[in-house]
Amino acid sequence: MLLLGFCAGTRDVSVYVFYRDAVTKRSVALNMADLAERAGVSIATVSRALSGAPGVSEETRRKIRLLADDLSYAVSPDAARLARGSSGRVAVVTPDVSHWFYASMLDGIVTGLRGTDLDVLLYEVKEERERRRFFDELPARRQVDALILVALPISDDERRRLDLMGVTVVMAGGTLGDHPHVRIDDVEAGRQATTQLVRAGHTRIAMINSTGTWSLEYAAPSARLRGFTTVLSEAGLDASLVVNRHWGSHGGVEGMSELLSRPDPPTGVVAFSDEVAFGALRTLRRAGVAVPHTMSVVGIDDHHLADMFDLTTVRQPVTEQGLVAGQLVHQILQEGEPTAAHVTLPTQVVARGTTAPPATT
Amino acid sequence: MLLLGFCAGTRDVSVYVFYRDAVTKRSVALNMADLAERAGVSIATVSRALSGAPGVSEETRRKIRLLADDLSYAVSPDAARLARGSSGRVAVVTPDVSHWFYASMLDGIVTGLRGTDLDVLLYEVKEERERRRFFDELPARRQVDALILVALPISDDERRRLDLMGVTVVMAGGTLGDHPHVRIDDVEAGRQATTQLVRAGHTRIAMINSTGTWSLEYAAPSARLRGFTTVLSEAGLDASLVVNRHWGSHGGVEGMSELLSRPDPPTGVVAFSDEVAFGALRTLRRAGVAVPHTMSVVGIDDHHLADMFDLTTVRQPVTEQGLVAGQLVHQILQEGEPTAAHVTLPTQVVARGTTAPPATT
DNA sequence: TGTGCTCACGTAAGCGTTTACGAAACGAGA
DNA sequence: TCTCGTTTCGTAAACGCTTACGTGAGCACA
Repeated sequence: MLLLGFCAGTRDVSVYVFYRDAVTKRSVALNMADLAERAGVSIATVSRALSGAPGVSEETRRKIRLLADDLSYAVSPDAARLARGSSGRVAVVTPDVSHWFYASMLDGIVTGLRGTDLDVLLYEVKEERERRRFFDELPARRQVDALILVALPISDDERRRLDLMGVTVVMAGGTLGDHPHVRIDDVEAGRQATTQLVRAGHTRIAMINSTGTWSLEYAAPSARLRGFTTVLSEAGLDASLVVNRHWGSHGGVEGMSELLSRPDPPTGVVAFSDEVAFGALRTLRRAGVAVPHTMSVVGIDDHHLADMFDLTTVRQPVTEQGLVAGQLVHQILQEGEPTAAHVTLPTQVVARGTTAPPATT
Repeated sequence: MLLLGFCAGTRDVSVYVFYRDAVTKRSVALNMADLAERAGVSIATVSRALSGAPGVSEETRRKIRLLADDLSYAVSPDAARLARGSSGRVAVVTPDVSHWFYASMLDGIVTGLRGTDLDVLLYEVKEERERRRFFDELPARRQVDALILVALPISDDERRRLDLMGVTVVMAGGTLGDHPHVRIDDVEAGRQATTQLVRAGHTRIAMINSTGTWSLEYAAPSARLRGFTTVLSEAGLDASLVVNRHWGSHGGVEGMSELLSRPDPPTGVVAFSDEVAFGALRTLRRAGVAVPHTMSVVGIDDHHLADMFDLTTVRQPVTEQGLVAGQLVHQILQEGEPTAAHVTLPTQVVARGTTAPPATT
């Protein structure tokens, strides 16, 4: 073996050697065979020793582990997975990583998976088109043991494809057929938010909602609306004052503008989300409408920054939902059986400064 | 081969068959050999046809591709990578996925990597301890071609380890030795923010900063402070009114409280970040201090919700930094040479409603 | 008709593990 | 002393690809 050249590229440190009349590239990275040779045992023993499998004496195991540490050797995940047949990876699919809600979910998922031997592969599918492409290429993604869908509504066709693939699927922040899921009760969240205003004595209550503003229908808007409607009906109040806008803060800006332009504006508003509420508050501030004196606002989420707006809201545990979803995946993969766990986490009112009894005119 | 049983578990669809007097588990998933057999060609030809390698006639290639589509076959990434020696994955390491800044970075990175054949593995290292553990286990993570550090300050020792590993490292939102990076000029950002107040005529200007509030020192706070100090010195103004608090909104709440409790409070405040500014604004609102009449506030970031606070700020392109980082990684991995690209993206003032000339008392 | 070149494809040797099975060593019970 | 069960370890066959090299067909040219 004649050393020909040394090349420290970006990928790997490699050495070129003469081998059978030809220059062949060999990785210099330590492999199990090297370790076995140095330890004076067979590859199989090394594998067993490092993986914790039985059939190795404690002494041998310790020796091998020590040696591996010394040489800072680590088994190649790719090879191990190829041989074992499972990838040890879970894909997280989300519509928008940068958004508070999805980011918090992701945070929870990653936290829930930390400490397990599962790695997280992240996929973002922002538009309808991307989502379709993702599911088209799903077979090509043959590299995950499980899939966590983060509040991603999918078509029936896509659902069928998932079912066929035989990969564990968990939905976080929604439901998906019989698949395990973690979510909140959106009807209840809508009820809690609306009740907050009814209890305070408001009689003209509106909602800024977000139905029909997505390409595929999310379940949350209609569910929260149902909670809103129910509570108002029970109280004998008018439940027809609903405007629909985009679910971001600008939707709130517009929605509140529209409400203010009505001949008989409400004294209290339930926003689909905290961000919508933020936008509503901005409109109110600019219009010089006193909050909560002239107009009360209540959101849903308990956004990271809700406190900065002094916003009364209904808290939903977002990070926790992700956390549970992560743990669920781990558990299902561990048990090896398709557990059908359906988890619903509680929501709860967080009273701050944007709600009060209506002004007695 | 006698079919013994059929088991559709969570992992894979498997079939148990008699094989050499023993029950062996075999995956039913289509592999390249099956495809080759059906196509009437060799495995090698299939591999070449699907990977786009030369040496296959167009007709054969088309035929094989069609067949693969029909059977919805996809090459096993693990096997391909094992054989090829590169993983096709890049790890993104970030301190906190749920935070707006990191989430936006991540969004950009994922977007920048979309369409390439690179997948994103996500790692979150929240605490000092976790970071250390991550770098300890790095060799075990022998499964990525590149590493993107998202504004993560690391120790010299960890830096050396990275250098030794021979993996491509890109820093997004900061610098890291000679490694390629994408960032903004934080000194300039600090200058721009401060200049905004000086130009408006303020003479008592404070800063709510965040030095010394991290376990490892980030570069941004001191750089922005330098910008602040420089501008004030140039204008002949006092640059000593600086309080340091945590970099979140609560830091702003506290920082502004402290400033207001001073005997001679400033008329304008530069916040380390928009979130700090949000907190400051809440304190001002609660204290009944008129903004911008009595107190002007300027942030740095142009946070997603800055508009909702009507906050004047210095915009930094966060998503774009991530985007460039992603593209950079792709490019470096493509070229195969350790490009040392250093990208600095521009910042710019976004004037909104929280700044104005000081009230003429 | 022979020579040499190109193109398309097959052969087979890896890549670095896991794991079923066999073998050796050892102690215990008869 | 012989048999038998355990424990510990080695052997070798997968896992599903990529790719260097070999081979034969087809073609142009002398």
